[in-house]
Amino acid sequence: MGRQPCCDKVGLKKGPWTAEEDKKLISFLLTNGQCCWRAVPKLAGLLRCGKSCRLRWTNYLRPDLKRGLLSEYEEKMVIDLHAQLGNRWSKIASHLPGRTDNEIKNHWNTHIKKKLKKMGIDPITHKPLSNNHPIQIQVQNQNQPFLEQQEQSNQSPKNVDFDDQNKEKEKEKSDTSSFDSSSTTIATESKQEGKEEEKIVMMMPPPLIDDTIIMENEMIIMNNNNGFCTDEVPIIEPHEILVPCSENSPSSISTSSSSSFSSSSFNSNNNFLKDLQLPDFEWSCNNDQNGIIINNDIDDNNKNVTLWDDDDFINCLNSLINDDDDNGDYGENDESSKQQQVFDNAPSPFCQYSKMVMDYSECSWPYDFS
DNA sequence: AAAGGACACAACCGCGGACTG
DNA sequence: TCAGTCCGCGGTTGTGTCCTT
Repeated sequence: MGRQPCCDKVGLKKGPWTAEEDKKLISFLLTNGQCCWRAVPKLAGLLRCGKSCRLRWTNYLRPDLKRGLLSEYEEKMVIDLHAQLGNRWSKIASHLPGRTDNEIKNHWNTHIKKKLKKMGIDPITHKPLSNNHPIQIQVQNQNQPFLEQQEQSNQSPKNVDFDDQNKEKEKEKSDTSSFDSSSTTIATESKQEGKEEEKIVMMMPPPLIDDTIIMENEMIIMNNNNGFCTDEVPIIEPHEILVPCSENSPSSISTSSSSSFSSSSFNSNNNFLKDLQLPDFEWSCNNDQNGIIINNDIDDNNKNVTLWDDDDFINCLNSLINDDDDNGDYGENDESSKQQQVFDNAPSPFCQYSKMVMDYSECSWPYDFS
């Protein structure tokens, strides 16, 4: 049978989306939720086809998307998953919260593929291209792929024994042919004279316990000076983000032995933050909310950290939707409450996204409101 | 400083599966 | 069972930006 075009293409706009179009789409979807994509552009007042709207939303505008380059850990996951699933990008993406299939596909084609080839690995078969290639490839647990490891351990990957990994990591420094018992290690030798030896180590994230503040009831604040960037921060599952919600402030925190922070420094409210040289913010700690928003967006280059709470997110949406010439001052209470109504009255699909913002610490909105 | 190439990523295209009447 | 419709997926293209010469 003949296939109907997804939309009447006459008069429809193509190409890059404008900020105005984004606002219309976001506003519509946040107010009405996701319904029939074919009807979305007409209802939202967009000269786009429904498919284009869906792609724009799922790949770029969704508030639960994680932006930025994939971390080494995510890359490792992608490689592992690709070895098992092939080019099923959506399946792969389903294992990486906040990442889209399109993003992973692009990253694979532009980064990982080349990296693997450079290391003498066939990106399709995941096997060495040649036995004579000067690159040493050592892949642990060939018969126990990543997914199986996850299932067997029934644990988040970050829960593996990192002490062992660190030992192995140290071992690697002296012997690149060593076999890491808990991570995938791919070491390459320099292929070009005069170039610094290239060594790529793909491994599980480093121990959380070091340089990490563990608050009461397991809330974790990552300190960004322990050798891995924000994008490498292990995924924190929603159930792991638990904060004691006393009236005004977090009651107390316990710190790891290696942490330079004390509970008292945190208890003095923003002193703790000043110690970190972070922008001022207040901890959102409201028992009326369904959960605490822990939305850390740490710009690795600028060392900026933003923590979103409900109002932040709502105000940002408000700025996005209602104020074309936003100057970053989006703190008016009446506008905030208006937007809160949008949240409160929103149908379930939107509530879903609201929840997702709470769920993932790496979430970031694709707009810069500064 | 300018031109051209390389790169990265957003967006599009078209196919196929799922669903519905 | 089948035609019609919608949505999701994977491959591909277009375009802006960065880098090199």
